[in-house]
Amino acid sequence: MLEPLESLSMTDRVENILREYFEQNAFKPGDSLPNEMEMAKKLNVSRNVVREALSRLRMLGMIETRPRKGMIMSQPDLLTGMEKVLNPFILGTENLKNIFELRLILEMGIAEFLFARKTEKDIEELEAIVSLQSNDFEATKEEEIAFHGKLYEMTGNDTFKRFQILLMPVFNHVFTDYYKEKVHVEISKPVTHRDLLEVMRNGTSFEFREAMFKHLEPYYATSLKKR
Amino acid sequence: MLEPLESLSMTDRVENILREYFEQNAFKPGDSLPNEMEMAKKLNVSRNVVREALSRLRMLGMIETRPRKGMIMSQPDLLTGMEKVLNPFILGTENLKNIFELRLILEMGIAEFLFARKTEKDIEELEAIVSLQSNDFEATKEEEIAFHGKLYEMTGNDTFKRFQILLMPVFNHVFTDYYKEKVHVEISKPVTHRDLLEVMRNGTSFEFREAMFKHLEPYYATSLKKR
DNA sequence: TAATTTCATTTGTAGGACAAATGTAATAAT
DNA sequence: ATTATTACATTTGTCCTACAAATGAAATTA
Repeated sequence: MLEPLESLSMTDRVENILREYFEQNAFKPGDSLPNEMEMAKKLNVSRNVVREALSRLRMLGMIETRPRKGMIMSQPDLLTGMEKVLNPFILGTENLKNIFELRLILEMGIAEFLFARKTEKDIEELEAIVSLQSNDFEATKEEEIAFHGKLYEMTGNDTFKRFQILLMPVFNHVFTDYYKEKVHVEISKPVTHRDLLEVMRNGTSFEFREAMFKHLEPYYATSLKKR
Repeated sequence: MLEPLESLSMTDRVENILREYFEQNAFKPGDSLPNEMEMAKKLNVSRNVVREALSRLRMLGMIETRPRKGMIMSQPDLLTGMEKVLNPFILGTENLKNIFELRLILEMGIAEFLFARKTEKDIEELEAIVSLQSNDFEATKEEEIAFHGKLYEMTGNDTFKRFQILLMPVFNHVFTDYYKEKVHVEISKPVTHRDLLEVMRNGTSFEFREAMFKHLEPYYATSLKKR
């Protein structure tokens, strides 16, 4: 098999060189960077090429630039790069399936943090959310988002929370697709939001994990049957 | 509080416009795009601006361009954007902590997929990995990677697998930091890799989840104590 | 010493130029 | 008439020049 030889453009190469440069020299947020012309001279490329590379890094939030002042390192956000790409039309089916599963994995993994960080106020808020549901056995999409969203919040992990919220549209997209295919899918949930809340009040993280699994079981069935 | 009003550059705006344009018109991988000059004309900006925006999308893998032929939509990779930003020096402590926890969450969430998709061959490979360990109670970093890496592989979810592997260096970075701070941290693992393997052979996914939690407990302790 | 003005610097944007590659159209050869 | 060769038009990648706007610093004035 012939290797897909990589013919990187100058811009690609400069982008890589800059990222390496920042890493090697342990650049930290706030550190100021050399100006564009200097970079172009040093690298022996045009300012255009340097600017295209910098533009990429700027998009990712790695650098910031106050016009006519200079460029400084900045704190990138882990997820912006991902966010921009989350478009169900261009993401492949394989990717979509993977994301669907990824979300199930995440939901199952948070029990410990929930129990370690839950407060009385959190429980009360959950109670309010659950009380608003008209039907215990079938939550609307909004109610699902409210309940599970609150759980993400309770983990106290902002990255996780944003991550989950980003994934949600994709999750719904995939699930709706599956749902359409089948004539009749069994979405009866043996464990309801109220049940989960009850376990959170009086149970253990162990019990909560099992309850959450039962709550998500229809989705798991959907996903695991698919391969 | 005054809002940090957003003064977007032309490039930023064109980037957003293009992404919206692709989404609104349901562009799919393979679809060919108008050329740079046409875009510039339509948007009434210079080719430079268009090129900077396109360069960003190209980096994310949303578009591809075969020189002198034209540009086409392409299948972006969910994680490339994230990968480029994963630099412990510029990621803030808060981000690093969050990633550390995220990895714990992921490890706890995979049990169901493991049990649904494990094969005899997988078990054998795990057995081989565990057998190579010199000390059951304290795995080296390489042994940890081999064992857990095999688990990620067994989930059959490539995105998840890559995600975990991306997160690993950060995980180690954070844990090493914590470790240095404490005079003596108790890293005795009551549940070893061999124990996990045993549960995978003869146990249930329920039991596996609990075993995994005990296996990861020292890390959880590290993380939960920190807030 | 304080207030104002001027200046130099640096990014953002525009626009022109040209090489290289590639598919296509036009031409030549059998 | 069909095939092979050649020329051409198109489009991206790269370089270059130019200039406005903003900003901090320097210089000037009050």
